[in-house]
Amino acid sequence: MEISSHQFHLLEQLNEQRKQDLFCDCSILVEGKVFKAHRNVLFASSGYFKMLLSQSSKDTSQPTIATFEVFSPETFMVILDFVYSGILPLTGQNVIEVMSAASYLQMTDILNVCKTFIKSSLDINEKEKDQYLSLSAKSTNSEPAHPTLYRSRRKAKSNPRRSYSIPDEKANVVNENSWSSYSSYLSSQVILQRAETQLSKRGRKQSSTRKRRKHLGLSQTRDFGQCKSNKAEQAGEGCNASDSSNLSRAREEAEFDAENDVAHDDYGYNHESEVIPKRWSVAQLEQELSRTSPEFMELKAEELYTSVPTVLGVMSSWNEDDLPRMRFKCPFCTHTVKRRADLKRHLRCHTGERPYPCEACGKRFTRLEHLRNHFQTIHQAGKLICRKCKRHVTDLTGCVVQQGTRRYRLCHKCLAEANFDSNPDDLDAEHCPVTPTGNKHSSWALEEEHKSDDETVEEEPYNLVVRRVNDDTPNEADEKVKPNLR
DNA sequence: CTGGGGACGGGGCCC
DNA sequence: CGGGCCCCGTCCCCA
Repeated sequence: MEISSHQFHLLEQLNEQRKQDLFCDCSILVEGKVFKAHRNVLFASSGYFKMLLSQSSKDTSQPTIATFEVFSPETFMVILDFVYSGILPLTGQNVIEVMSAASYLQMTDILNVCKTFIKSSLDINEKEKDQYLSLSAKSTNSEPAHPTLYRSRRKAKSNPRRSYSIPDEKANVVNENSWSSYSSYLSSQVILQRAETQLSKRGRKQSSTRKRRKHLGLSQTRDFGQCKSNKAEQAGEGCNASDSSNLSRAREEAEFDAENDVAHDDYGYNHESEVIPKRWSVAQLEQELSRTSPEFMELKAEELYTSVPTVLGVMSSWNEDDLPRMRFKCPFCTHTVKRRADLKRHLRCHTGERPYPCEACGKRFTRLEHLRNHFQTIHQAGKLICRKCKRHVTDLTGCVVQQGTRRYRLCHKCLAEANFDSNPDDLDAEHCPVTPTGNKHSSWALEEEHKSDDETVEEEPYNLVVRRVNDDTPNEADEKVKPNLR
């Protein structure tokens, strides 16, 4: 015979004991504030405490003292309250910090709830985004960069507190919090970005999509405690297949649905505890994609950077001297980095921000070096290799061929053989092939008209104009160059 | 179907 | 802290 209320009463009693400082054998010092608790309870609730207490368990007569400087007392209070009550009072204000602390303390239940909490605002956020986009589309002339709705959303301070109880309560709730709404917004933006890629390639290779889906679903049940153990995991899957996989999987599902037009229920899919309230049809996606601007993405990314709490740093590993090593943890996944700047860089893979557009083709990059590499190889024929025979060519043995905005090298032999009567194999479809007598120039290449009037151009390369797009006013180049978000 | 190669993205780390 | 370099993994195209 099982008395169902026993566990509840037991926990209640322990909580009472904690409040009255009865039998508390562990003190936790968080930024100067002392919390009393029971070793047993902490041991059972947190992987971190399990490790800590098991190491110091030899001497149980002495009270254990743990000190934390990586999260605030308020955050630890939330976590400790949860440990002793099963109720997690999450708000949009504290969810990131709680998630970060829970990650540090290796409390996967809390982590999952935090993730669900963030995701749960996707629904309302999609609606807000729709509203925003429709408004911004109307107001682009007067106010292109600071949409009224978004500003007003930022001002919204009234965040209804909501308690999360594990595991009964599902996260089908929303709140008005700016950050969580925003992070969900970003998620939806990434959906759109990736879906754009998918839509453009629709009909090509479904198997590739499925392969990628498989890849993205690799580590659904990944243990946070093990996230530092494998470098390959960190490097290779830190972004895609880590804890952000719950978010990214939602995105991938949206893509997949868009691509395959899968029949569904009212939600995106039926995965356990995965609630994607809105399903994007292909038409919807295409419509929304046509209104998604990189400037908007960057605005959102900038918003994220300023909104993310400063308490991202966690001591998540130990060095040889058994001293805690400070690392910065991504709020979206398990990835940790040594430097704040690296975290900022890493965050771009979550926000979708691509501040470096290629002036030639409009393709955008997350890093300047990537843009530079792209420009050099694609538009400057930087590789001294004949595109056809793959042999090394020099200025004497070959020449540069321009094809639309693309440049590459051909040796004299291959150039003669090609004769440019047939289309070279890897040209962009939208660009007309260049003929020896032709003089095709993209709008981008017009600046260079004085340099050449043939398909073989002088060695003088195009100059890469680096322009980081992060200002609020859309610049002229961006008006001309169609953004190419991937 | 498969392997090779190009393009790209992302992490680590040095300057 | 930003820039840059190196390295590796993934995706995609093509033979």
